[in-house]
Formats: sequence, structure tokens, C-alpha cells
Amino acid sequence: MPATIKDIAERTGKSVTTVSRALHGYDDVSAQTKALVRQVAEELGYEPNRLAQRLQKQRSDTIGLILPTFGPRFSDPFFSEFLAGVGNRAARDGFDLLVSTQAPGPNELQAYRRKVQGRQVDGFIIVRTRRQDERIEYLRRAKAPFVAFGRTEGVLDFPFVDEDGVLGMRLVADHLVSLGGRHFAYLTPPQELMFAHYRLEGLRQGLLAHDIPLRPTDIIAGDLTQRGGFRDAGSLLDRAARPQAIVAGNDLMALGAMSAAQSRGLIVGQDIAITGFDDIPMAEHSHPPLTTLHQPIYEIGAMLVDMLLAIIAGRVPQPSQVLLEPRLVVRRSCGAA
Amino acid sequence: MPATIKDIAERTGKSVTTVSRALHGYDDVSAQTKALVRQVAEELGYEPNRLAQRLQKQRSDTIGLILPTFGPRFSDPFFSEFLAGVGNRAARDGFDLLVSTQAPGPNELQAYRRKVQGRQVDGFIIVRTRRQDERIEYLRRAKAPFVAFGRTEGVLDFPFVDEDGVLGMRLVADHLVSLGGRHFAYLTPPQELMFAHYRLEGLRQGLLAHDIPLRPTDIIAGDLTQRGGFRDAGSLLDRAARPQAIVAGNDLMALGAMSAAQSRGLIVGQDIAITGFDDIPMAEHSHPPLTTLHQPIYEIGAMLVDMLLAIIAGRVPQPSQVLLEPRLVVRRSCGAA
DNA sequence: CAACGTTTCCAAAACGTTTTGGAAACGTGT
DNA sequence: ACACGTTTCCAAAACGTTTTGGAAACGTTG
Repeated sequence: MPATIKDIAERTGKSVTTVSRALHGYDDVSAQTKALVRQVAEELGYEPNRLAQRLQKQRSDTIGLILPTFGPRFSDPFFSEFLAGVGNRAARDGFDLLVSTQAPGPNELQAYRRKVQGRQVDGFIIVRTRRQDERIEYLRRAKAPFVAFGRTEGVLDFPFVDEDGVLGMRLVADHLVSLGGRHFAYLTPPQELMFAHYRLEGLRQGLLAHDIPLRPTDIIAGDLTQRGGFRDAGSLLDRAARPQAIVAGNDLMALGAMSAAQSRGLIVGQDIAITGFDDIPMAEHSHPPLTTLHQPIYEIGAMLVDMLLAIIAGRVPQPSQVLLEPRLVVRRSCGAA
Repeated sequence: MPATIKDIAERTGKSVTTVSRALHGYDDVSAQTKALVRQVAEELGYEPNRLAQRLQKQRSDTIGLILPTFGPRFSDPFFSEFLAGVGNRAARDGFDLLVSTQAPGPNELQAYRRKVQGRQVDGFIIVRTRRQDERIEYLRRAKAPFVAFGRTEGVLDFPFVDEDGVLGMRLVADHLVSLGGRHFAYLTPPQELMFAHYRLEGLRQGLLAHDIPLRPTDIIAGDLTQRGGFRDAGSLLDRAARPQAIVAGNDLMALGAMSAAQSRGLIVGQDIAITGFDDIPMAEHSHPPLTTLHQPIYEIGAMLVDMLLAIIAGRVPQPSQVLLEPRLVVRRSCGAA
């Protein structure tokens, strides 16, 4: 049975009001009383009951993050680093992080609704935005504080951090073309994800600038996993007209594609070029190391928390919309180095 | 301003008591009133205020998980899958998951204390147990519900799930010796981690059974990361007497070691054998695929939640101590297949 | 000495919910 | 008409905290 303010009040002979105010350092409490109260609190090992504090203050000091797990499994090095960024920054400012897992679908909105209306969280971080994102529409309607990692289609009147996928993929296209590539294939993440759209668009634009079209048959829709990349790249590689380069929409798929190429006896970076997106730690140490686009995922997490806390505090985040330029990291998988 | 029970009471002309009981389906409320209350609740979009519920019930319906981030960065595919297992199972039973990040150190215990005594969580899942684990000692003293992923030294009087690291590494040793290896090196995780201890001990035992000693110079202490594995394996490989096999304490270090070997022109699985531990998704699709020990990390997470919820509910978890046998997954990195 | 300002304290209300311990209303059997 | 059981309802207390609006005690000033 943990000690309460009441216990301290009894032990000190003061009222709960005075104890509360003493602990918070209000100056309508004498220095002597303050010292006494603090000493007794220490003795009793007092910790304020957060549930009571929260009910009283009508604030949960908690931010919500719902991981969009596709399927029961979910293994993404990208997210663990993102989570670290979010968690560390939130902790620094005394906020808790409520993490849920919820696949997109009919129950998804309810999960958000319950947490917002049930006052479980003061705000949300939305990840993996979709082209039409009902989560964002809901939060906007409910006037609940939120920030998004990624953009959506339509009016961008909400705070977000995103990487410029179009620019990133144009860099990739330029680089691969400069190495002599003419026939490309693209492993795209699920097309309802907004970043998938940007990345495809960027690649298309980048190639078109060199008069190289990206044909529908050269685009394969994957699922962001290594296994998926392995499978889909395999089917590409088994075609009569093998592409000279496989551009993947994220690093995991790219690593899977590398594996598929290698298991067919191809030398990656020589017989075929492969690139990714994200620059997860794995990309640096794969064999060969993966050419990819770097985004500072840890910092993005931290930045989103800063923005969200500003909104929760009733301020306007500065800046409130951030578009980061991904940096092309050229490694050996594309045959350059 | 979300609707409260009071609002429903006013709209229906009933008391808050009746509304509360109607919503919970108590049978001292007439069917008619129940229907009315539910309809109005629906109309108003009523969601119970969890903060109030929690204060009243003295339960937070939340379980805590503190990720031991070493350094600011933290990228571990192992944990994201573990998190999915924990999160999904907790959500199934209506529990929230409070995730924090906290490096081991002087502030660590305070983080646990605050959440336990502040009633923020009903129980904890401890991960990456250490040989002497003050977190466990504290939670035991505080009589707070907890379960651990891993064991500790001393009396094992707490509920845990762990893999049998000794057995696992003996399997590895047997296998590598059967392939003709005589000179081994081991990349160990930080030795204060209990699983590092078991794994080293298992390897030692396994080799000793074949009269092969593991000399202190053949053991290098790493940090669980791919980068660390790359660096440490590199220093091993640059020695005059190069080991025939590098056994790594986890998959990430093993992948780093593979990269180090390959960057020195060695063919992994032929010039040198490399093995890991964990069987992360990456292991299957690395090149060559990594021989490793499989542990069902998603299920472990789910199992731990089941056990913890039992304890929170005042029951005794069945079983309360689980030791899983890791399965040796032989792939090409050790030269067998 | 009265009026006033300071310092220090506290009772009570409030946050939104659940539970306790009745009580009113109604029918049923005598 | 009465006693009794059922059904249906509700006022009040409680969870632990913070805040509001004083009030008491004391010193200072006119």
C-alpha cells in the first residue's frame, strides 16, 4: 500500500492541501513546513499517484503510437530505431509512450478513438501515412493533437515530418543511369502507402528525364519485407529479359532482392545493380554493402515528439511541416564503388 | 469536450449510478432503461474516461516494458518482433503497453519505481536480464507483478521465460566440430547479461566435450551490434592464426562478422564458418544464409504477457517458469549445406 | 486601538467513474 | 389490509490529487 498525501498529512499534522502545495514548492507554505513535509515524504517513500494526478489535471502526459503491423509478425529495424528516438525524447520531457499494435482495417479507427476520447493519450504520432488516411481525418475532426510521419494526398494542413521521396528516387535514377543502366525494375511497397507513391513517382520522373520509360510490367508490388523482396526479385530475375537494375522501395526488400540475385549466381554490383531506401544499419554491413537513401530516422522520431508536445502545450510547433532531403549513400551494390 | 456519464444521466433523466450500471449490463437495471441509456450513449459518442476508471478501480490496465537502450541509438530487429508479440497479446486482453527507453545506470531503478509506485502500470516485463539484476530485486521487494525474459544468477524464485543458451551453444559446438573445426573464436555479448554467460558456458562445454579448449584470447567481448561484430571479427581475422570458425552470441554480430570476412576476400562457409543466435528474419536471407539458433521471439513475448496478466489477476501462472530449447537451423554460413 | 497587509494554513470542491447500502414502487399471497 | 419479495432506481462515498476561496494569526501602520 503506497503512501499517499493523506498519510503525509497525518504524520505531519498538516492538511492535504498544505502537503500538496509544499511538495510543489508553492510559497504560501513556510520553509519549515516544506522541509518537514519533504522529509516525511522521503521517509514514506512517497510517489504521487499518477492516476489521480491525471484525472485531476485532465492530462495523461502520455503520447500514443500505434504500430501498423501487417500480419501477426512484425520485424522492422527501421521502427526500433524510430521508437528509440520517440521514446528518448518523450522521456526527456516527462511524457510516457503508449505503444499499441493494430493492423489497418475496420478496428483501427476504434483503437484511436478509444485512446483519444478515453483520455488515455494527450496526442498521437501517426506513422506510415496512407494516401487517404482516415486516421488523420478522424484526429483532425476530433481536434486531437497529432503529428504524422509522412504526408497524404489532398490538403496538407496538418503537422508532419517526411522525407522527399521524389527527390530521393530521382537521385537513384540519375546515379544508375550514369552508370549505364537502361532497363530498370522497381519493387514498390504497397501502393496505398503515401511514401510508396512518392518513391515510384520519383523514379519514374528520374528515368523519364533520361528518356527511359518505366513500364508497368517492370513494377512489382511487394510488402516491405525481406522475404517479399526475395520472392519478387526472383520472379524478375527469372524473366527472359532480366533488368540491369532493381530499385527497391525500402532496404529490407533490397536485401531480399540481393539474396535472390546471389542465389541465382549473379554478382550484385556487377551483373546487376540493386538499391534500397532508408539506410538501416544492416545496409552498411550487407555483402555487398547496399546503395541506398539515408534518412535520419532517430532524429525524425525526436523531432515529431518535439512538435507534438508543442501542440499539446497549445503552442504552434516551429517548424510545423518538415520535408527532409534524403542523402544518396553510394555503396557497392550498384556497381559504382 | 467528450461526453461523460453525467451527460447521459441528464439526457435520460436517470442517475449516474443507473447509467453506469446500465452500461455494464447489471441486472438491477430494467431492459428498457438499458436500451435507452445505450442509445443515448451511442448518440453522444460516449467513451468512458479511462483516467477516472483507473483511479476508481486502482488498476491501470497497463503493462510496462522498458527497453534497455545502450547509447542513444537502438536498432534491433529482435525487439521489434518481441514488441509485436507483447503488444498484440496485451491488446487482445484489453491491456495497454507502456514503453520506455532507459539505459542501465543510476536512473534506471527510479524509472521502474516511479511507474510502479505511481500506479502507472500494473506490472512489468523485464528484458535482457543481467547476472545481478537490481530491477528484479526491486520489483520483488516492492511485491510488484513482473515476469522476466531471461534468468539471473542466484535463486530463481520469479516467473520467467528463457531459452536454454547452454544447450543451444552445445548444439553449435557439436555441429561445427563434426564439420572438422578445431580452432574457434567467440564473439560474446556484454558479460553482465545473463544470456551471454549461458551462451559462453554452453560453447565452452560443447567444445570441451570434444577436448577442444576455448582460450581467453579467442573470446572477444562485443556489443550485440552488427558494427561491433564487424570490428571484432575483423581483429580476429587479421591475426596470424585465423580461427576456422567464429561463433557469435547473436545474429547481428554474426552478420557483421560475415561482412568482415567477406571484405577480406574470404568465402563464408568455405574459408571460415560463422554462426549466430536468435534467427532473426535477416538470417535466412543473408548471403550466405546464416546458421543460427532459432527462438520463437514473437511467441515468447505473447507467453510473457499471458503469465504477467495471470499474476496481475492474482492467479499463479501456469507454467511459471519456461525454458525453451533453441533449435539449430543449419544454413550455409557454417559450410554444411 | 483600529485598520490593514503578510504569512501560513486549510476545508471543500472538483476531476469521472464504480460501488455500497438502501429505498421506492409494485405485485402477490394471506 | 398487511407482510413480503422483486424490480428498479439512486444518493453518497470513495479513489488521490490539485485548486479555489477564504480564514486565522500576527505584525505594521495610522
